[in-house]
Amino acid sequence: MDADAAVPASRPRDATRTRADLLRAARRRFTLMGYERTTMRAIAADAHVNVALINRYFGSKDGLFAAVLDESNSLFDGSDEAGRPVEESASEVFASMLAGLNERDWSEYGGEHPIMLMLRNAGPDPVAERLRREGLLTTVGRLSRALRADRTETSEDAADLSSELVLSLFIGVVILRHLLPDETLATANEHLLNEEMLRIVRSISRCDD
Amino acid sequence: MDADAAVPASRPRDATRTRADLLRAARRRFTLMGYERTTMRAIAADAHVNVALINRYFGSKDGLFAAVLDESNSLFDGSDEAGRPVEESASEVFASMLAGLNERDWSEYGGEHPIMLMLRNAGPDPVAERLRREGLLTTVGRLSRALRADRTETSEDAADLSSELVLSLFIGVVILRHLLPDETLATANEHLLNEEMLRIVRSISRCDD
Amino acid sequence: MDADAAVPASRPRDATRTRADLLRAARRRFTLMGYERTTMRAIAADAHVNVALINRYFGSKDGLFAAVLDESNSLFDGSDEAGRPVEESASEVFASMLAGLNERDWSEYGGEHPIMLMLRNAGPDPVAERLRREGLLTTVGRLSRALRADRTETSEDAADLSSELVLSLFIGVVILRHLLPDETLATANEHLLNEEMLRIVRSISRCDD
Amino acid sequence: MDADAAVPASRPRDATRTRADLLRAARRRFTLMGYERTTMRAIAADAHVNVALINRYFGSKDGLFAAVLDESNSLFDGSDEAGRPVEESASEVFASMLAGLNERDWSEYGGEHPIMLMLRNAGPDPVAERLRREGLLTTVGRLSRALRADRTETSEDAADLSSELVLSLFIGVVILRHLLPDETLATANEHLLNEEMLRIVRSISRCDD
DNA sequence: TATGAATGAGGATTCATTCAT
DNA sequence: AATGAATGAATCCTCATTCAT
Repeated sequence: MDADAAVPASRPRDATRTRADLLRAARRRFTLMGYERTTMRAIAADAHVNVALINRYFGSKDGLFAAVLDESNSLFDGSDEAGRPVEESASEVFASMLAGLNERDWSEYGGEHPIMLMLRNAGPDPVAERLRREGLLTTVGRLSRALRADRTETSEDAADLSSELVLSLFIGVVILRHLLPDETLATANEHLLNEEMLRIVRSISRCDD
Repeated sequence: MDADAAVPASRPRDATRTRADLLRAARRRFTLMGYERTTMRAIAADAHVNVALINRYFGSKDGLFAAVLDESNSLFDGSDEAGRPVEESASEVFASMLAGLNERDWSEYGGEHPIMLMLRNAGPDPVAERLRREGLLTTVGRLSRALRADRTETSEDAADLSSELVLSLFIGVVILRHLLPDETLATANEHLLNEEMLRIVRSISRCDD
Repeated sequence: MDADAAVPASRPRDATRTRADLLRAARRRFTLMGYERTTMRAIAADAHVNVALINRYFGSKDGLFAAVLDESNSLFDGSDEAGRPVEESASEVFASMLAGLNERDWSEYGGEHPIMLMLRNAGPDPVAERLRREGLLTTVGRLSRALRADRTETSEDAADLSSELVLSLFIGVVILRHLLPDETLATANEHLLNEEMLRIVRSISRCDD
Repeated sequence: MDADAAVPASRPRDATRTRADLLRAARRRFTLMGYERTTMRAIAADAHVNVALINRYFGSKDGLFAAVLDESNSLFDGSDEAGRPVEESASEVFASMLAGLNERDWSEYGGEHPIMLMLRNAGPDPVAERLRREGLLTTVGRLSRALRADRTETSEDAADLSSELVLSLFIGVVILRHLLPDETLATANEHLLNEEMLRIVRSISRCDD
């Protein structure tokens, strides 16, 4: 007699894997449906994990959300594996951001861009709020640093403004593609769109002269 | 002792005003907190109106949300009072969009830009979904029409893409200002930002040569 | 200017007719859907009458139900127009009851037998409870009197029991026809059923020898 | 001081028993008060069970009602433990039905005959409607089969009609006893009533010659 | 008399969380 | 570590009723 088959197939007692399964399921649901519309039971079901384990491992739904957010923040912060910021030129940062727009595989996020994670909700609690800000500020800082390195005469304020405008454009594009999935922006040829974006982004940051 | 505070002060029986009060309160809460986190009780309390009247006047929470969305859609559709689309040049549309960014008073929306209304939620039902799309498509169409009128050699696809990129920028700016209210983009001098935006927007739509 | 046409066609101020309209609408709804599932708004809509008038004329929903019940009780009590009981033979009462089963037109009750009015609900309040009993007791008494007049040697108890058994059969038939509208009992030839019922009813009351 | 009364006394975690407790409480309330007047809170309170567990175990109020109905249907269907119909003579079926009238203990149904469960309401949903019909049709079929086995010359239609008339009488008796608990039919000597019913039932089904 | 606006109580249901095994 | 039973708070909504015009 196989114990595994006899009982409703109790989960192997592997804390690390359970945690990871929950994170993956949560990532997808939070991105696709937002914080409030995502129920813990749905996450648990997706992960084939008992609901109570969410509280065990992450304390609460908020905690799980924060964990997901935290994890996604590290996607774009442009640091090396040790967590140290990497020196980059503006065009390298641009390229990295553009790559995130089309070339990367976001299937872990249900096919949506991870930025939707941040935008879908006002944020359940101060922790999430802080994480959200940190993620964005990291990107702004990274771009701003690159810009000032490239063009030393630029003031910090001007570089920040440019960086934030560039980031705005990216955020806006992600959102509009999400809201209007059948329109030109979402269906345009990837290569052409990349070129167009690059042109605009250079214009924004005055790197085009 | 204030008589106003002592008695529950039954509401004046004015359906029009009650409806308007509910709409105003809903507008604010939906914009600030999103659909799910907004409770009907909170809206009713804000409006000093009995909760049941929301169902009376709007059928359901969804119905109220749709009404708010519908109303906000008409803010940017660029039509005259009779609802007919107005002929505009690209720069006029730009100006109108820019005006929406800073100069207008969004206190009715809790100080947030009404576009946050659309972005906060996946949408409670198909009706809201449709309204959301319609609102965005109206703006895209309006801008696209203006661009092609200005530069007749532009293809429809190209004009649409430019329009959507411009709209993306605006959406992104609104969102980033919302998420990072203390950073440069949110605190920058209004006049300078307008000029910068205009420059970028012209570059996007290639109206700068 | 015609005042009748200008405003949303305010109802002619005819108290008697309004009352009657409400009663008719209520009769139908209560019979078809039972007390709880019938809403005052539905009755009012059917009667083209403002909801508040129900309270005005009948005090409450309970009051309206009681009025309907009271009215229907007089259908089977076998009294003359002045309300005095009529002397009948058992076979006359049988005939009258049988007539109620098929020959009469119950369109006022939505096509259902008025007895469904009594059975549909436990009764909203003591008044309705009392009315319900009175209606049934009247029929029992009428039949019992007739039986004892026909067969003087019968004891009061025996006559009552026979009467109640006869009434039971009628009630049961009405109900089963209602619950199984496609079965034999509900679709049988009216004439044959009447004969069969008469035979049984005679057997029950031992009037067959 | 009673420890039992002091603390809210969290329920023993026994799913089977909880389900059974809910069913029992529901059975009683639905029979006594009908579907609409029965609140889930009342059932839960009777069963000393948290309200939410009704949804957990039965999905909804409708689901619980259907479960109760389903269970009560099996009371009279005359099948063996494996669910196979039992061959019976008409008099055996009569006896079984008569037993249900007096001899059995219906305290589980609040002292009412379980048939009241079916009659109290139009039925919350199609499922309940179907169950109701099935229950009745089972009894009709059972009786009809027995009649035709006893008297082979009887046509199917005639047997069905007789069966439905017999069932009508039983239904009517249950109802009249319920509505007039102080009258002869409800208070008559059990033994005598049984004999009388048997005589009538034989007469209805023409098994008396 | 008639209207429709306003009210408050109550109902079913969903969900995050805690507890005992 | 994992399970699933139990809990209570919160939400939307419906309805009978009352009030002002």
